[in-house]
Amino acid sequence: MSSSQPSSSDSAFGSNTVSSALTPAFSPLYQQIKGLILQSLQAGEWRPGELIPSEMELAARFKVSQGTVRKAIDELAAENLVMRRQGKGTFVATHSAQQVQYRFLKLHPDVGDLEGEGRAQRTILECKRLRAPAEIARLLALRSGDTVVQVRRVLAFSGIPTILEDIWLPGQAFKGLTAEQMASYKGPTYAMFEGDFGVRMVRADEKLRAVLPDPAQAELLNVSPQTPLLSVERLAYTYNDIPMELRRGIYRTDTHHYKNALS
Amino acid sequence: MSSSQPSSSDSAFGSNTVSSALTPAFSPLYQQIKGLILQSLQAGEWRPGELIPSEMELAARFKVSQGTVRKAIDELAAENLVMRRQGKGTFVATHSAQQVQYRFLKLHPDVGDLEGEGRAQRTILECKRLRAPAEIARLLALRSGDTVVQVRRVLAFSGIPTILEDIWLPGQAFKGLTAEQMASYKGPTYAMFEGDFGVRMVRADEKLRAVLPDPAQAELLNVSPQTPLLSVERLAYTYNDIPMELRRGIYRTDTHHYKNALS
DNA sequence: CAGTGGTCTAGACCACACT
DNA sequence: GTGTGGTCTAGACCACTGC
Repeated sequence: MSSSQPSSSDSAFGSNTVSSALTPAFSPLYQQIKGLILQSLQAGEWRPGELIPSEMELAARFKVSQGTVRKAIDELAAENLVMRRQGKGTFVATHSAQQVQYRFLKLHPDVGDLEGEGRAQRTILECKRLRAPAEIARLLALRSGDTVVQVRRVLAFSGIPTILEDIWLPGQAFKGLTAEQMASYKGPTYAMFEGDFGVRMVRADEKLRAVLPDPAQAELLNVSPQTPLLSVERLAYTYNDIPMELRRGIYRTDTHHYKNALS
Repeated sequence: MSSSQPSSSDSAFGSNTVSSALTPAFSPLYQQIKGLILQSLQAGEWRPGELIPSEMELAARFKVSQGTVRKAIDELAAENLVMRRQGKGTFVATHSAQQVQYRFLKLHPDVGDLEGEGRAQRTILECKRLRAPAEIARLLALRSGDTVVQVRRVLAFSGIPTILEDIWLPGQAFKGLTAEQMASYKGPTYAMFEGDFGVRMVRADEKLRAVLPDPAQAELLNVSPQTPLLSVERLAYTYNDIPMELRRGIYRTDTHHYKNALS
């Protein structure tokens, strides 16, 4: 990398240097490095929870300075894709890690600080394969007609059924998923997805609404049909913004609330 | 700062160098710099929208290298406290800025990309001073009995009343706030708070629930009392985590939804 | 043109974890 | 002690803005 400056690269990167006039498409070196690391994460070169090479090693591999690798990793860490630990190294982020378990679950009990009671009790009501309905297929970026796995379950806190949700997953990536597996896995469902299917959810979008349950939903949650519930539609993505899970849940909010930090 | 390393400082910082054994309380230089910049922001040395001194100037003022100032500002920018613009400088963040207007409003129309229709129409129903009820006082960290300003208003989109909310503000910081002012200000309410009262909201916490409106609320929103609504309690903070506004709103979610990005 | 933030490098030392 | 990430510095050049 000689004593180089941003624009040009003399190592084996996708050249965006003398790009055609139409695409300025210049990205700084550290962004290119970030992209390369991202590719390795995506390709499974290092699995969730594993140690990735040290900054020095990566700097040598990519023929850039340690500072440049550092800045790339800084961004990956900010996006929760990796986790740094001083003195030990940098690890691929995982939903199994104690500190970020249930990172996507924003429902908190009104009283009682942490989710005591040993977490939620899961009841799997259904787990089946079917051809994706048009809307599900669209959201998951599948061809209509592709098969999906649908799971319906209830989550209870302290014995009180609180969340009823349907989960849709692309059939191809989740071959062999069973109700048994969904029910018996210890720890977050997303951790099971990582361990058993190599699928890591890195971010998600949620749409919230207030709704009334239909009679079936009301019964499953043991509430009257006049009880307002929080409807949460979540679309979760793996690396590279590929949608890999759709959830539609309804939450009881009489003893819990959805907590959000704006900044 | 000579050719110094993290722990010690030879300029005018709060010494945490040889701190008493009980408080390790060591913070890196760039964090100290960040704190000093924060103090200036808080003290109003530079007002929202204004240009702050260049990195070189700040480096000279604090007797550290530009890189250290840069890292401090990096964090402030990540927290949306300042905004950098290449070639121009670093500006104090403001809710007036086009790009971040209504940053805290997560309610989006189901159809239609941007908030077209020229934004919300505001109707101020009430604007009065009163002694803070116990719970309001507690949330705003006031002494019970302190006066607060309470504003009740309706926000309509495309003529449809969609949000009904109460806003509580510490009376001391918002002396002279009138209904007229709340109604006629062009742009975000938070921008008005900055311009007219020098109060800048930097972050907020929200608690969401699904609720049914009471008869009065139903009428104001022009919905039946059986319509489930999204209840949003927001506590907004200025610099240094000082709570400065409490909002309790109920949102119609039949044509809009609350959008949240998890990462 | 000068001034600003943005990128990149190289080298030094610190704090932490493991052995 | 060795190796890791974390902090700090100094100097160079790039990209953008406005005079």
